[in-house]
Amino acid sequence: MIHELKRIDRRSYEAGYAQLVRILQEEIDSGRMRPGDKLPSESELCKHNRISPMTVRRAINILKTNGSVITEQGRGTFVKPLQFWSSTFRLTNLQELLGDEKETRIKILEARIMSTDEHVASRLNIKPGIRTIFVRRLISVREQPTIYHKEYLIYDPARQIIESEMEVTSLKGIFEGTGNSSIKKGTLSLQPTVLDENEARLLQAEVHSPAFCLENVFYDFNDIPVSCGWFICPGDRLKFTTMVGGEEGVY
Amino acid sequence: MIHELKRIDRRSYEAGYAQLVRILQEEIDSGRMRPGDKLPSESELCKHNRISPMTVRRAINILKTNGSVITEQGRGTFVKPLQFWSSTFRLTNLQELLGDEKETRIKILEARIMSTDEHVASRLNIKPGIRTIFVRRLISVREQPTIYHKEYLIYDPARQIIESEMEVTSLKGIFEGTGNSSIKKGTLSLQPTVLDENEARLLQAEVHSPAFCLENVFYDFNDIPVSCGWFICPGDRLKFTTMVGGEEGVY
DNA sequence: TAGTGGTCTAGACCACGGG
DNA sequence: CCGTGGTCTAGACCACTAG
Repeated sequence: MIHELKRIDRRSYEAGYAQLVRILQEEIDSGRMRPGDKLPSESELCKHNRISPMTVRRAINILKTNGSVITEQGRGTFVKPLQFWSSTFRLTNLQELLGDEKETRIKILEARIMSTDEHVASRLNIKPGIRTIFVRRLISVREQPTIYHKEYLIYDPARQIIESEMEVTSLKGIFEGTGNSSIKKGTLSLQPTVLDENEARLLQAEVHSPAFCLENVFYDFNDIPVSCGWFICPGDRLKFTTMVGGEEGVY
Repeated sequence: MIHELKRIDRRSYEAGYAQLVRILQEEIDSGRMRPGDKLPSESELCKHNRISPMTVRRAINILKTNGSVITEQGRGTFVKPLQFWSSTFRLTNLQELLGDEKETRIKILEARIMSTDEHVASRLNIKPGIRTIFVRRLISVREQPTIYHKEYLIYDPARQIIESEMEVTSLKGIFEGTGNSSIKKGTLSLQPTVLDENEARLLQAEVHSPAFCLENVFYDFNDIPVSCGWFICPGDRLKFTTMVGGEEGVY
């Protein structure tokens, strides 16, 4: 019942809509409102809290985009059932692994011009045999080898990225598309793999032990691929975790 | 310049705020507005489109929550630089793998009461040796074994989940916390693994080939663990993909 | 027909930033 | 100081749902 619902505090420094989000989210998270339950109508929430419809709508919209409720025009707003499928894994798990940039070392193992094989060419949308810049890097955190990175860059003298790209030794450079801000977007793909002899040696891990392989392709503003690469990280050093249901705090 | 900006069409059936979101998003995606560029101010957008401030704010807020822009009070709204770290992998990649529920078969390989070992007990927050329900399932899509699932359920006669839980043979049942709607939330964890002999045989894959291991723990509304489990899926059948930058379409 | 959510107006006041 | 974004009002009209 709406009469039992906590009211917003107008003297608070917290915005009204934010308070309402919090109040309703607590009802849901605590289980006082269960999946499928109908929320008080917008007009009820207006009267209950003595706020205008726009403020209520804003709160409802936030709950909707963070996945807590669904709205059905003409029927009402309802607590959304637990959606296993809607959960997401965040790359920040990888970021946390790398931790403080000061403790991270990037060593270039190799950098040269080479012809692409079929595999790389298909990702860069070029013909096999065309020359690209190939760079291999080893990323260490606190002297511990953590990520092995292979990268292929389109060789384009006009862009003058050759020297600059090859010298990228900052995380920022690698992870934002090698420092070149002409990157529009990228695609990432995550797969499991097992370490081969070479990777295992470099990463100081067991041969054939499980690892994550994160493949990236970066595109410029014309949707032309400019680089692709693979990050290899042993499975015992990286885990992607997430929650399904419960507060996410992304307002 | 704002004068070159496309205007919203008031005769359109598309909501004004949605049109504005689309127009601005296109500016960003196309590269006409680059990371760091300042968007037209809210009042300019009001005048330009002859709409009220609230409508503009709504559009800006949407762009903000989908990660396209950042706002700085007193300064303006700016196109957000490409954030590699903010990208997320969605579990819908797994859902798509399973495809149509009609083509999916769930076979129970084993279901019995057993004592927990240390590993499981720690996840369920109980003492090792306490009895749980252990279920092993094989999920097949179009007769192709795709996912192997091990699950441990707290054995609580009062909850009467024994029979019902063990007979769960629907995807919905498994993925929403085994049909019991007293689930409040869960945690998921993704790691790479390699298939052992048993898993490889069941999944008709190579022994020691790479695979994803998705671990889940589900909790009730009192934050008490009720079940935990592991989904094993060969790496050649599942890939998590995502985009960094570019439109995400989550408004 | 009554109630619901969906969109929008035309302002208001505030807090913050930079000149 | 002015321009910026942040919040909010007190309504309005519409589309949809259900009885």
